[in-house]
Amino acid sequence: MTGRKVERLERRGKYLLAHLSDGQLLLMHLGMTGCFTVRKSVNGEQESAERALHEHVVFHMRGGPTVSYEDPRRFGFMVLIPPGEEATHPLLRHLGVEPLGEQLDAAYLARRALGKRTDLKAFLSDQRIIAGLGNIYVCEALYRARLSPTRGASTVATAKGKPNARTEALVRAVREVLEDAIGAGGSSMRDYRHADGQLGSFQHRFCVYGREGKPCFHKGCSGTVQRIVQGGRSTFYCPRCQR
DNA sequence: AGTTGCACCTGGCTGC
DNA sequence: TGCAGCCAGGTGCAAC
Repeated sequence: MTGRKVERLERRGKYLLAHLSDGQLLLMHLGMTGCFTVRKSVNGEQESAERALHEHVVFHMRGGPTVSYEDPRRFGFMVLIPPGEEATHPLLRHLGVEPLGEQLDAAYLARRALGKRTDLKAFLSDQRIIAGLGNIYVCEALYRARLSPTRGASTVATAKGKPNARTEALVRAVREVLEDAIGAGGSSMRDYRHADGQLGSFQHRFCVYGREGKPCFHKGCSGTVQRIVQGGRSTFYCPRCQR
């Protein structure tokens, strides 16, 4: 990548994309614990040669700044995609719609849910349907929509694949939870930070995630948040008001 | 074709 | 204090 210029940065689902001046595309994923930190070098000052324990990649930018990538668990990855292969690349080809874009609406979701035999939790977590929802936000969205994670995915559509009341509620909930989370700077469980090191604060506003045994927040609901395991991942929900 | 379970890693917390 | 066991923002792939 030496000598190339980053012409454009974008995000698709959970992928970060850096378009390089030679037409290559640097595709990056943070996995669970990946973190980028941007450091402006003070004029003329030598940057420290110290390497953080889990610092795996450092981009030295022209003019001094560095962009370093740390990732304790190393679930994250970077791939250089040759010019023109973006659309057909296996990691990008099947990505679903952006949750905050216009393509996500009740009609789309109902169409994709038609005939699905998986549960709603797995359906929403599937990046081929909606690109960008992780375990936390799926749990939180289902709570807001008052839908059970164990309900069949196909029940958010009519028998003909048209939207019903649940579809509408779900689309609204997905959008709202992401907008609220972004507004709060994201969720910092332990590793997540902004590129300038700042922490997010949405973890303090979880309604169900990590609240096993605690009372449901919904007005008039006397339920207790439960933790179950679906597809090997924790799901938190209120069995009383999420149906 | 669609699902499920496991593999990939390290670190932090809990309970004995 | 030490250590085993469990858990964690995700994805890909092999096996059904």
